[in-house]
Formats: sequence, structure tokens, C-alpha cells
Amino acid sequence: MSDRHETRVDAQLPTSFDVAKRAGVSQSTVSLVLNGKAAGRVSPRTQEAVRRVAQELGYQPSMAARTLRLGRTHVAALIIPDVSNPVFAAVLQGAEQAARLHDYTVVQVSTGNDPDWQQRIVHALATRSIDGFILWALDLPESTQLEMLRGNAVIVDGYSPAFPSLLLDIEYGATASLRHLLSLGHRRIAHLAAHIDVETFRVRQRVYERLLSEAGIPLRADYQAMADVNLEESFCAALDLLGRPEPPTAIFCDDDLMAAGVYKAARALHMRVPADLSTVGFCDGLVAQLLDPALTTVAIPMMELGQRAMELLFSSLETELPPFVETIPLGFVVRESTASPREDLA
Amino acid sequence: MSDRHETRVDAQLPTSFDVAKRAGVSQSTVSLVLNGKAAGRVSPRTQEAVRRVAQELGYQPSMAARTLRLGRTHVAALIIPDVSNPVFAAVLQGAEQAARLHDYTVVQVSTGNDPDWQQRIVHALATRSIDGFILWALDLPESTQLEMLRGNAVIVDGYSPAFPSLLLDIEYGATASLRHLLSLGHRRIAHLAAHIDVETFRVRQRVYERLLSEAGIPLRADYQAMADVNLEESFCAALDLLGRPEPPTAIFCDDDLMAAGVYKAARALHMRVPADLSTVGFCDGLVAQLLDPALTTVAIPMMELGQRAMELLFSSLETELPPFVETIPLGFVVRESTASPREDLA
DNA sequence: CTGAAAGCGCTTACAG
DNA sequence: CTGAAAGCGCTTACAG
Repeated sequence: MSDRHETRVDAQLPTSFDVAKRAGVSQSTVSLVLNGKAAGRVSPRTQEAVRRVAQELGYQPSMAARTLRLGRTHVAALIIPDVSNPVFAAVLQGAEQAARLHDYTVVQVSTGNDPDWQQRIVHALATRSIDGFILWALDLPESTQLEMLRGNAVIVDGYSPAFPSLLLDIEYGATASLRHLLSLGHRRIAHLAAHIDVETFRVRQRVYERLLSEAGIPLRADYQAMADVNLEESFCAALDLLGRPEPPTAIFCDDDLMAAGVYKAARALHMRVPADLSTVGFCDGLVAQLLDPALTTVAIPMMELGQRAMELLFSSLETELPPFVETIPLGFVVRESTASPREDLA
Repeated sequence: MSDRHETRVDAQLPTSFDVAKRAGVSQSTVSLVLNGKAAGRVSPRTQEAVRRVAQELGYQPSMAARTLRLGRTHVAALIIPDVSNPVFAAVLQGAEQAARLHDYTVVQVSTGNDPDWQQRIVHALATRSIDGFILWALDLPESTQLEMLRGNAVIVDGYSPAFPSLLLDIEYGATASLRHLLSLGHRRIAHLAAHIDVETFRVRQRVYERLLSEAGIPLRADYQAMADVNLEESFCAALDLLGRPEPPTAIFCDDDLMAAGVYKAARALHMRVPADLSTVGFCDGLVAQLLDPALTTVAIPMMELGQRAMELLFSSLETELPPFVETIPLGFVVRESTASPREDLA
């Protein structure tokens, strides 16, 4: 005995069987026709009839049934560190654009909210709810339980030897940014670093250390601060930096949102950007556009990256791609948030 | 003959049958136990054994199979006008938080990118890929094809007689905002309106017209501008407004992002906010926090709303809620973007 | 050119 | 207390 009526929707919707009955053909014929596999197997007039009836009934195949049969959900997940950073909206948009061409849906999962994100991925994999993953700005240790991800995931801006990866040229971006500050004559350069232990931020730190040392500037612990990538924390950390006995004349930030925190702190202390304090960011999304004066920053093409990552994921899903690395060049945009340090501070 | 191996993943994952075999019980017993329906039907020791084996094998039930059987996907969609506005990230966060408690996933769909969004909803419904919908800031004409949404959707900040609705008290917010400007002495108040024809924005327009007329201020066409809710368009429109022969002394904006455009235009014209130009926004999200000087704006509790909307959706999914309206109070926050008009302009 | 049948992996009456 | 079986709605060999 059937036990339908679990949802109101189910009760109404036509199945391929309904179409078959009404078109006077078998259910398999309906499936064949509607999947475009009828070429030379079903007469044109039958095909026509099937299509017409399907149209009339507004028939659409059940995703669940198709998924069960085919083993594909047509859902991809974009795993990002933090939804509340608006740059990821651009990534999602890019990813969705690419996904639509393949008839896929994208769900966005934030690891920031959820320390148990690895578990969630494993669960999604185990319940076969998601076909593929884009992992953004996350490191995957080789010996991880995420081993099962092989063939179903691509990495962007993260370290992992086991997956196809889009690697951003953070090295270049950070170098350009710091060279710019140095060439303006800054020597008291602080680093406002993201408080997340992933490679993309470690690179920024390394470049900071190297360029300063190359310029013969000793590293100072009191010029290094950490904060979560959000406005409040960055504001507090920046306030701290600027409150030092000998405050920095420039702050190199790991993200635009952190630069926004610096702006806010400068404002609170009645300092002007860039006259009293130069600031550089990283990302160049909406936040950079909003800041006044306009932010000098490293430009990451987020939307294009989202798109590219999704395309890569599809390739990988089709025929497992070997682990490889494609390096994405970044830009560096000089705007109005940087200037030479004041004479008395230089 | 079986045709497995469609995906690498499928090939490996254990099924309830595997668990049954290894535990030496029938597949139905496994299902009963793992679904907590074994009370008094399966002996404790059998239950224990089943659970242990399931654990060992890392067994998780296939979502697709469960969905097909039960008619529920455990996916809800949040339909919003525009992803690129960062306020919606907060909505999503709230919605996800509530969804997690019910073991649901949320996908976010933007209607802005996609004029065909109604079609997409119908499709999602027809393919039974999504259980329920939260429709945000959208109007649904009664005679819509979305009739089939009945019982599967809730509305937030939108007009529709047929669905459970969370109605924001836009009326109050807009009134408070305009009263504030009027009480500061402004009489040359422009309206920078969102270029989307939905009720939530029509209310703002009506209140604008009414309050001005109540204050005995004639409506001027040259004080009304429209733009999409993004920085570029709002910037251009604001530039236009401020370039009038007799420019406004205050601009009432339909959204914070539009207020950001006004700030940018003011800056471009070397006008100071609020000395030369008062600005009020609507929303009070990240953008409001970023702006300098701090934005006076109507506060909408986006995250709480996302949460509440999701809870409402669950209630509605369980037992169809009759159409009803719950009105959400808004706040109005006076910060630094408003002041009395300059003497020579008042 | 078309149809009957197997099987994807579950849940849940039903029979014992 | 436990198991055999139906059925959710598809796709795709296979047989005719």
C-alpha cells in the first residue's frame, strides 16, 4: 500500500508514469525522449507526443529519484572562512554563474561559524548530498579525514598537495604592497594580521618579515598585531598599535575589512589617512570601494576566481584531475590611503 | 546487472544493507534502530550491535534515498533581491542557524541576477529539490504561478495576501527618519529611491510624500532620483541630485548602500557630510558601520529576522499556517550623518 | 521502434 | 522481537 501525502506537494506532481499513461506510451519511452536519448530509437511522432504531454502536465523529473539512480546530486558546496566578509558574495556569484551552465546549485558553507566544518563535509559526503567542494583559504593537512574528498574537491588560495589548486600570488601582492610603503619612505610599518592559521596569511607574514629585513629594518614585536577578520576586532587591534609609545606610520593589513578597522581607529584618534597614517589592504572588494579615502590595496579577482574554481571542479568531477597548481596573478592598486610619512616621523 | 561506479564516492560508501549483513540482522532492523523507532520492537542488545557496526563502517543514510522515500529534501531556499548587498549575509547566517536545529540546509538565490527567478522557483518545486522558501522583499501577485508555493513559503518584508508574512514596520522607520530631518530644519529633502518595484520601497516613497506634504513642503521632481541598490548607480544618481541648480540639503536613502553612494558623490563634489549635506540610510548593517561619518539610519534586525523567518517556515511546513502577518518593529539610530542645514541654505 | 524489468538505498506497514 | 516486501520515481541495459 502506498503511503504518499507526506507533503502537499508530492500529492499533486505528475511523474513520468503519468506522462506515459496520457501519451499512450511506456514510462521508459518517456524517460528516453525527455533525456534526449531517443535519437533513432523512438519515432519522431511519438517523441513529439511525449514532449507535448510533458509540457501540458508541467512534468519535471524528481531530482531525488534521479540522484538515487545516477549518484549525482547536482549540488556543489563553496566552503569559505566567513560569510560576513562581503568579498565572498562575489565569489559565490562567480561560482553560481559557472554552476548554472552545468545545471548545478551552489550552497555556501562558512567555516568561521562552525569549528566542526570538517565533520560537516564528511557528513555531506557520506550522505551523498553534495557532489563537489570548493575549499577557499583553508589548509588541508595531508593525513586528514578529508582524504575522501579526493576527486571531489578543488582548493583556492590554500595549501594542499593532494588537490587541484588555484593558488593566488599572495607573494607578489604582499611584496608590491610593502615595496610601495618602503619606497614612500616608511620605516615604522606595522602588520595587522588575520588571526587564522592558514597558509595564505602565513605568506603575508613571511613577506612582511623578509622585506623589512631586506630593507635593514629590525622587526618589532610591538608592530605586529592580530585580529579576526572583522571590523570590531581590527578596530581594537589597530587602536592598540596606534597607541604605542612610538606608533607606526603605516599599517599593512591582511584584508580590506581589517584596513577598515584601521580607518576607524585612526578616526577615533583624530589621525588622518594618509597624512598621519598610511594604510594598505588586501582584496579590493566592496569594502575598498566604500572607504574614504580610497584604499590602496592588493586586488584579487574574486568573481572570476569563483567562476574558474567551479569550472575546475567540474573538470575534476568528470575525470579526476591530478593534483596540480595554477597560479593566479594579482594586481596592486595605488589609491589615496598611502603617502610619505610626515617629516617629523620619518 | 548493477551499474554502479557512476561516481567514485558511491563505489565505496556503505549502505544500510552492509550494516545489516555485518551485524547479522535484517536491513529493516538497521533502519528501525538508526531512526530511533526501535523502542520495544528490537532487543537492546541487537540495537547496540547495530549502532556499533554503523559507527565502525561510518554509515550514513543516503539523503537521496531518504528524500525519495519521505518526500522531503531538507533544503530550504532563501530568495533575496541581491547577493552583493552584504546585509543579506546576516540574513543567511540567521536562517542557517535556525535551519541547523532542524537539520536543514539553506541555499541562497538572488533574484537580481536572474529575471527568471519565478521560473526557477517553480522548477525547484516541480523537481522537488527544495522543501520551503523564504521570499525576501518581493511581492507576489495573487494570481501568480507561485500559487503552488502555498504551504511551502513565508514572506518577509513583501506584500502577499496568501502567505504567512513577517512585515517590517517600514512606515515607522521612514517616518522617524523624515521627522528627524524635518525637525533639524531641512526643507530641501531629496529621496534617493531604489529602482525596484516592490512594496517595501513604495512604502518609503509614500511616507516621503506624505510627511513632506504634511510639513507644507511641495514635492519637487528634481528631488527624486532612482538607482539600483549598489554603489555605482547610487553614486551617479546622487551626483545628479547634488548638481541641481538648487541642490537638496538632505537626502533620504532607501538603503545604506545608496547612502554610501551619496557619501561618495558628496566627497567628489567636496561637500562635507553632515555640514553641507545630511544623509539618512535604511538597514544598519556592515555598510553603515563602514561609513565615515557614522550613518544615521533605520535599523533592521537582519539576522534575527532570518532566524525568525526560518522558524516560521518550519511551522508552516509542519502544519500549513494560514496567511497572517506579524509586524516587526524597527529602530532608528541617530549618528553623525545628520545636522541642521547651513544657515545660507535653510 | 517500443516495453518490461532491474535496481539506486531507503522507510514503514505487515506478517510471523 | 525480527524479517520479507512494497514502493518512492527515476535511468538504462536488455529483449523483442
